[in-house]
Amino acid sequence: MIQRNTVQRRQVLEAVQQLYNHPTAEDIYEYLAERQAGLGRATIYRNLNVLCEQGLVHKIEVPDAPARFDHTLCAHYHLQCRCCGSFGDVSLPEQNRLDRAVSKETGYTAVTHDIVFSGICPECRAAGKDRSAEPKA
Amino acid sequence: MIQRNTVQRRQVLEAVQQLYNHPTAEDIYEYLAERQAGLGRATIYRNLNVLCEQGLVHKIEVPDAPARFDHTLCAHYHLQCRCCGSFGDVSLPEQNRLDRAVSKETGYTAVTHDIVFSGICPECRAAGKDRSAEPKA
DNA sequence: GTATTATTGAGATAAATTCTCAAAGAAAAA
DNA sequence: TTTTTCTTTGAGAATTTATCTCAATAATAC
Repeated sequence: MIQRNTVQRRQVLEAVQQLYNHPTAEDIYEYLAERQAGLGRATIYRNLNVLCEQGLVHKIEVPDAPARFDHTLCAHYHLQCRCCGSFGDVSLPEQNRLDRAVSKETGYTAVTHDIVFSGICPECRAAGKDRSAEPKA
Repeated sequence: MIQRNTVQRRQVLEAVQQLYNHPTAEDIYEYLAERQAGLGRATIYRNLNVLCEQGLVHKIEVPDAPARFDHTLCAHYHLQCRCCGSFGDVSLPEQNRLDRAVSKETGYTAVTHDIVFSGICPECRAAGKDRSAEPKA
């Protein structure tokens, strides 16, 4: 399975780089649809997977939401507001240390992990939108 | 929305406690189906959500796989083998420290997170099943 | 150029979960 | 304890996200 350098693949990679705000596959679909290039959804998903394997793109699994994709830079975590859904980066250089600690404790090798922190952003906090602070039942 | 104490809700909670190995909703469905109690899937999903809100059950979001549910004990992380899929606990008491660090860095409040580490278990390693070590393309 | 074979795209399919809504049944009120 | 209220149930439809199918297309190698 030798990879080919197709127009579509380049367009998907370019879209992830342009849409720097962690686009979903659907975001990319719409972005490319607006620009003449009418890529099919299957093509977008397929190429995102290929680009992930190549290490050019990083897939972020978000709880209860579609996966997002990140232009690969240095390792970092992500943070999402439980109220408004805003999504961003967190710099907290713990990745290697945690992976090593888990490997040492369990005997597993090639350990990796991602984290999507969940919290209430300052804006929602100020606006009193924080429903997680309300009594549950 | 006052919660009612139904037979079904108790059965779902009991199933999560009995199936201590991080069951999926489907595991619970089958477990209860085998025991006379023919709960509908909708009922199981609904009750798992309620029990999570009540803090009696913890939902574990697993990348590229159905969610698993954990009888709530003290906070801990999870670890999955990329080869055989085996799934288990990891004790690494970092939760509070990381949440506080993210809160301090970003101004977000009520920060929480989960981690599902991914690695190769010693058995798969020994059996040479580690496909992630092979060249990619 | 021609042959080989990865890639595309439209739509079908799959997997996980939620929604719909009439019937059933807790809990509260009378 | 009867009635009223309103949450919950369950079967199946619907939704969402993502993958698969397969004939047509197009990169690459020869």
